[in-house]
Amino acid sequence: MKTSAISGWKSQEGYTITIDLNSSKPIYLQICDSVITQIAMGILTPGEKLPSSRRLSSALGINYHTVNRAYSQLIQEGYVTLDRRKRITINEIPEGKRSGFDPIWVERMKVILSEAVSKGFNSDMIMVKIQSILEDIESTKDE
Amino acid sequence: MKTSAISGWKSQEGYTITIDLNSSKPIYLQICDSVITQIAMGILTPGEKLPSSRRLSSALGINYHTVNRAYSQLIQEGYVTLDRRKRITINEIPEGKRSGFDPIWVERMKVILSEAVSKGFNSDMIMVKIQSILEDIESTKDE
Amino acid sequence: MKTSAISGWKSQEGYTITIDLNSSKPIYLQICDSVITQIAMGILTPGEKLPSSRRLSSALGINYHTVNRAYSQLIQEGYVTLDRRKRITINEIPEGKRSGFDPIWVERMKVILSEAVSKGFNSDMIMVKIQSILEDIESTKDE
Amino acid sequence: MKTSAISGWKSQEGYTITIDLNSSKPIYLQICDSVITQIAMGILTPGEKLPSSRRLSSALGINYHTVNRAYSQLIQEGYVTLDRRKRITINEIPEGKRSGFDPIWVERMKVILSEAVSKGFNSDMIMVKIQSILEDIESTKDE
DNA sequence: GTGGTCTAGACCACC
DNA sequence: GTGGTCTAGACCACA
Repeated sequence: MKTSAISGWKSQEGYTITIDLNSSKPIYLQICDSVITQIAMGILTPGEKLPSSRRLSSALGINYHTVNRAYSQLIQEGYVTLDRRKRITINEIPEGKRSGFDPIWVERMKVILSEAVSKGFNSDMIMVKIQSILEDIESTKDE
Repeated sequence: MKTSAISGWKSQEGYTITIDLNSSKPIYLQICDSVITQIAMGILTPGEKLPSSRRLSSALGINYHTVNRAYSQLIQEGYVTLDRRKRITINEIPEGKRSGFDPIWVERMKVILSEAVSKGFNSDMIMVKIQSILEDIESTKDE
Repeated sequence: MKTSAISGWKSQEGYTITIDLNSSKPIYLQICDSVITQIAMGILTPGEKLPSSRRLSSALGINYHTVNRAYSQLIQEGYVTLDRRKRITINEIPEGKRSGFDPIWVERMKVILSEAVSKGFNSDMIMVKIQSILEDIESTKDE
Repeated sequence: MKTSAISGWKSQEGYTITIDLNSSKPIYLQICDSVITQIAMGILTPGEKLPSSRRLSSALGINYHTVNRAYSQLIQEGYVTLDRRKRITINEIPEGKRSGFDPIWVERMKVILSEAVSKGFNSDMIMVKIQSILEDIESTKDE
């Protein structure tokens, strides 16, 4: 909490990748989540490039392989693609043509919602909170 | 691929604890989540008892210590308490008197919401889905 | 915290023995500490009798042997004696004729003081707090 | 009676972790208390690193998991943090901005004070003794 | 190399 | 019988 070991990278284009060395969440996952969140928020837009593994790793002061692992995961989940010149490019958002929500996603959502419910928050309070988080995400997008 | 190695325990009172040995999620966390979800759903009600570590572990075919760890975590997070007579008891739900949502919870929610957004689901679709999950959780409660 | 499983016994003479079934502290120790504290506070005075094991155990809703164990400990530590009629009697306070503080006591005190110090309380704050706790203990005594 | 089975670890930086295998106090708690005490004494200073679980365990001749448990507890209580690069680091002392003393701490203090009172030590003697223990703790700090 | 998880078997304190 | 502690050895995820 105190001297939170946070390390960051800021791009010219405006996006940002920060990690917290003290978090229990694996660094490679922090990078993934950071990218995904900013795609959702429209800060990272389709066609935009991410820094190379080496550049990002040295900027963050972490191992080259760790960044690579994050990128592999993002590629594998379809958020980005690796072009011929080895540059990571943000993909188009698939426009909700999916058949539906991923059951694994639903299960995770159910767990996190349950935590709130079992701590005494009612549905309305939760929905309002989620609405505000979603607005927070979407707000940047409209600009 | 694999015949999902699911193991379960069903109580007389109606609740259920199931785990999937093939899941990448740690077993002790699966137990925690299972309990928390059922507290949220009102299947596990305050005052109700959980089976002893040894009994549950043998029923699930897992190690005694693994159950113990799950229970310790639940105790530590305040969902249950350990009676000196040695029965784990579900706590009262604190009735939303909390000052607000835990920032860590909010951050996790933001990440999972972002995943949906960046896969092309818009806010409305997401809200509708969450509403239905919440109703699923709450529905059992009202009975 | 909620329905804190507290059980108690109140004597005609004014002293009180309460235990918390949810505490991680063993019941027999809770009884010992309760008695010792009240001796210190002068609520339990030399010559006074404690209830029989059976009576206290049934009043507290706990096992007979548990009370017995607490009493044995108190006897062994010299706080009380068992008279011919098997009644437990509070001993005289030895009037500080001890050679000094028990090293084990000092070590325990050092640990608990260290906890406060390492949480950012300075010596003065701690001394003031201890003074007030001591006054709380002694206040009843003077009456 | 027994040749007290004491085992220790001495760091280059000057701190020390010793345990007594014959003590009734759990080993993992001895480690915790040892660290907390030395934080309070200023021997362990914020930013300093503790040895890895494996290294300390082999130095102390105890099991790896036992050290691990001690460390987990220290992390959970906020005395240290675990860096993603996997080194346990001493936290900043929160500078007494706490709202007050933890009621559990107060209760423990009351019990230990009562023991002294009921053994015939008066308030002044106790305060003087505590003062000296506190000075013992703080003395190392000022250097 | 680190810590995290799981299994397994042992002993003890408590009730 | 219960949970708490300790030991021991295995595998995995992470960096």
